[in-house]
Formats: sequence, structure tokens, C-alpha cells
Amino acid sequence: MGLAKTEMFTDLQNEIALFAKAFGHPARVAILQHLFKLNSCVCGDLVNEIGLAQPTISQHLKELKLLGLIKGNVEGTSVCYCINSDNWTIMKEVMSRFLDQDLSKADCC
Amino acid sequence: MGLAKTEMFTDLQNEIALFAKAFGHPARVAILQHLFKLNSCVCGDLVNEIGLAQPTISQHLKELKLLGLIKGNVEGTSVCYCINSDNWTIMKEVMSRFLDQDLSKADCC
DNA sequence: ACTATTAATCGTAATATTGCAATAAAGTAA
DNA sequence: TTACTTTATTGCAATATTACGATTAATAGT
Repeated sequence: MGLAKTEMFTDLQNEIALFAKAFGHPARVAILQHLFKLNSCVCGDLVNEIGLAQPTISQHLKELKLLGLIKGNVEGTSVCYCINSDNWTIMKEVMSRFLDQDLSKADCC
Repeated sequence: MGLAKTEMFTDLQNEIALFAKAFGHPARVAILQHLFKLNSCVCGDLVNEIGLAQPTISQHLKELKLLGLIKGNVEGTSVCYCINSDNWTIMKEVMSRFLDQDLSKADCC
């Protein structure tokens, strides 16, 4: 079916899954790493840096923007993208709480 | 095409994406949370806890096991699953390095 | 107005993921 | 052995994701 039954999970579980899905493709990881490295970046630079076609990059940027992890600003004919630090921090806290669970009683089988 | 062109990305980018994909579905998030809460769990308990069919849970468990995030041990007719703390720690470090990048120069557009 | 540049959108093809019924496998107990 | 319990596997249908060519905006420069 390919359809995640979101209604049977908690809001937190769905939120974690949504954030994680954003990082679930190497192109989006590469885009975010590039934005961190350069602090800001126009879409065209990403097309050159990463080897994907312009519509593909544009689509990945749209998803990241929709999630709020990046911002985009029109500058003439090009569009400047950068990390949205407020939302990135929120996301980081949600993910960290999930990743930093107590491991002291793991490995029990 | 639905095919991630892994060869055009770095090993780290692909690794981050693979780990993130594991958390990219609320059912797998729920399974992992449950394993952390109870320290160990038989598959049947997860089927009851989460509202998905047994083959579906079994499939999600298989993916998590393949990635190394959980272990499974046969105990009679049932199978006990638990977190693999070594691999979880490795994954956590990879993800943390990605999430904890410098935000001081973000929001520039 | 015309042209060039850049990014977004549309349409579509290919592949991946999710979910489950049916079945198989593996163990336990009588 | 037979019946029972539990989990894995298979096969398949439905949906999601990824990628890109073609096209469409939107802006800038002439």
C-alpha cells in the first residue's frame, strides 16, 4: 500500500519520522551540508555541486523548505537558500531526545 | 525514477541517509521506542502494541536488524528483540555530527 | 519589447516502500 | 505424530519517491 498509517502513531513518532525522512536521501544530506559549509547558496550552485538535474534539486529544496529546515530568498533572477536555525534547533532537540535514550539495559538478548 | 544515485554522493552522505531512512517511518520509531522502554520485546508484543499486521511488523524488524540497530534472539517459538547498543552508539555519533553543525552563520537570507 | 538567466512547475516514467493475506518454517507440548 | 504457537517469507496491490525533459514564471539587462 505504501501508505504510512499516521493516525495509529503518536504525534511525536510522526514528527520524528517526518524529520528523519528529510535526511533519508543523500541528495538532501548533501544540500544541507553544502548550505552549512557556505552559509548560503543559490540553487544553481547546488545543481553544479551535486550532479542532479535542476528540477530535481529544486524539488529537494522545496521539501526541505516545506519542513522549515531551510529558507529561500529571491535575489534577482536567482534564489538564495540557507539554513533556518530556529527550526533546525527544534528538529535537533526532537531527534536528540530520540537518539539519546538510555542504553544501559540494552543488548539483553 | 525513484532510484537514489548513491554513486554520486560520499560514503558519509549515503550512511546518514541510510540511518535516517530507518527512522523515516513511524512504525519503526514506535518499535525502537518500545524496545527502549521495555529493554527487550518479543515480536508478538509489538504486533499487539502497534496496530499493524504481524508480517508488517516482521518486515520492519528485519530492516532494523539488517541495519544492525537491533538484535534478535530465538527463545522457544518466539523471538526476543532488543537494541544493539554498540551500533546504536555508532549511528548516534554519525547523526549527531550531522545535526550539530555550526549554526552561528545561518539565516543569512 | 526582446533576449538571456535562473528557478519553479508540470507531466510522466521508473523504482521503492508499505501493508497484508496466504503460506511456510520452526519450535513446543500433548 | 499431531496439534498448537509464533515468526518469517512470498506474492501482490496500492501508494510514495525520485528523476528529468519540457515548459512556464520571474527578473534583469539591452
